[in-house]
Amino acid sequence: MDSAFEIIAEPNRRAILSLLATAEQSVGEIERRLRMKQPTVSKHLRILHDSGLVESTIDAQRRIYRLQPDALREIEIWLDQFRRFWSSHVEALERHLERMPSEPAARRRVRKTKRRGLGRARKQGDGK
Amino acid sequence: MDSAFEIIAEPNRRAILSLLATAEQSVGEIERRLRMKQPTVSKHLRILHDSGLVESTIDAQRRIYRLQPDALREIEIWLDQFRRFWSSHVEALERHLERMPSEPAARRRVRKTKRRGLGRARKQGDGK
DNA sequence: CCTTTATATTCCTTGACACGTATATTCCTT
DNA sequence: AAGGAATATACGTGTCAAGGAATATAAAGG
Repeated sequence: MDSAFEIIAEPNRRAILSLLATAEQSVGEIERRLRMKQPTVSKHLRILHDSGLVESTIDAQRRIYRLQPDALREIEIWLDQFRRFWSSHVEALERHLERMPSEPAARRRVRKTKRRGLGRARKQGDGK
Repeated sequence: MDSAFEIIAEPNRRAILSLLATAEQSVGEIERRLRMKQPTVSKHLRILHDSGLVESTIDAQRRIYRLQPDALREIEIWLDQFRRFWSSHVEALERHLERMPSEPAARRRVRKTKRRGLGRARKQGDGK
């Protein structure tokens, strides 16, 4: 588990990162705000720390965790190759935004319709 | 496995998406270019298709897959909350330290913990 | 039809990982 | 030094995803 992609695949870890994007937090604060059990928080923080996504300082018995956002650039950079596709369809973005209340992802199961008996095979060109 | 985050956690799927960002491809082309076994390609394409990241059209016995990049906006949007950290790292941090909600500010003795991952020297002079 | 080509699917095994419970560690306070 | 608070780790367990091998489906061509 080394790439940032796998790290942020976990919803709880994304929640922690989002929370830390607001302000640095101690483990206990994260635990209370996100309603996660303490060992769970610690374990996820360990993973986030090991992969460089957060850093921590010690305040007495507390550990204060804060974002180290540079590690997320890996994602940003990877996304770059797709940006040119987005520049167009603007309304698609809005549709997408509406469908995204927050965490629970929209599950969509659109199997493509198979076209049969169309006579000749089409190359591309498409045209929805 | 519903969120785009989990989908792109898989390296082979990222490779497929990157390849499709170049040009649409048949299954066989993906198989050859990425040196993956055919069932593996098909299975990943199925997942990508079900989650709306690619779409396919039929050309005779071939299936031509192409990118459907809107689904990646979920990632892009999530990343948005971290972008300001990238532009001006230091100011953003300070801005948020002031906004620390609740919790009486304890004097914190800053002792750094070791960090792995891409390193970036940070300095912080204690809290208020 | 039968064969070939292209792709999808099924079954199986294996390994990773997330969680819960319990316990260890660390530091403060008295 | 003892007790408590905050956090980390160990261990056992269930789940789920990914890959391999074999097979199924679909279309084309002889």
